[in-house]
Amino acid sequence: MESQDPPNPPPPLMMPPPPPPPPQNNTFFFTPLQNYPMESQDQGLGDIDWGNFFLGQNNNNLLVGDAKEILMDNIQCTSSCSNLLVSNNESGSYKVHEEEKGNKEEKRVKGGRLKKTKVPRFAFQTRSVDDILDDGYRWRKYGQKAVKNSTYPRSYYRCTHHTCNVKKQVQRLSKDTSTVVTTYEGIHNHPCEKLMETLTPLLKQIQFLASL
DNA sequence: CGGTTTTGACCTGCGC
DNA sequence: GCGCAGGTCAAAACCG
Repeated sequence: MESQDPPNPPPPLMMPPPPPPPPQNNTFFFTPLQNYPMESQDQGLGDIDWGNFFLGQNNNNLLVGDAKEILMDNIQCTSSCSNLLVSNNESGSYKVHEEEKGNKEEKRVKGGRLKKTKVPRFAFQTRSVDDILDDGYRWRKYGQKAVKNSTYPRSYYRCTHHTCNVKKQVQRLSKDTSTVVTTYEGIHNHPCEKLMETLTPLLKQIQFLASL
């Protein structure tokens, strides 16, 4: 714990962030969610290098690539951990944290009361002209709300798979309109549908060739 | 016609 | 207890 440390000297003045690269239609620029409100109690699971975490290479903490591939790596990681949030630290690497509050899955029980259980949550931001990135799963929008102090509304999506209860929220930042914050809740309990759509004819072809 | 989106109403949690 | 904000529901509209 760091509560016994002497007070730190004031941090150096922050340089203004470099201008974001121009978004392209089918390319998403990934950055782990920064300045996420963390509780004083550090439940970090350890420093990780986000370049290696996502793509196996460090690109100044800015990840450029195919949304589907990057998200599939994310989901593999989150499925092995419980409740994940990410935030940056001063060294430029990132920490994985367990979220303490606000990630309760609400299940409606008889009488309209809500039973709450913890669900994994993972948040990050992307730079894109599109609000919805193609992560390979199919989503159905079930709500949209205006958010206080934000120009853009927040959209709520559910995975359309009948046994899957994964949700995600998407909101564009009013301060930086090229940035979209996406929050995933839960772990998919089924394979990526679009990946299966792609692989199925390939597998059939392989089976056919193998039979010859 | 079936699946998806829109949108106002409703419910719950939380701070005061 | 009250009001506010976030999250969800569900009916209607929309679309391929």
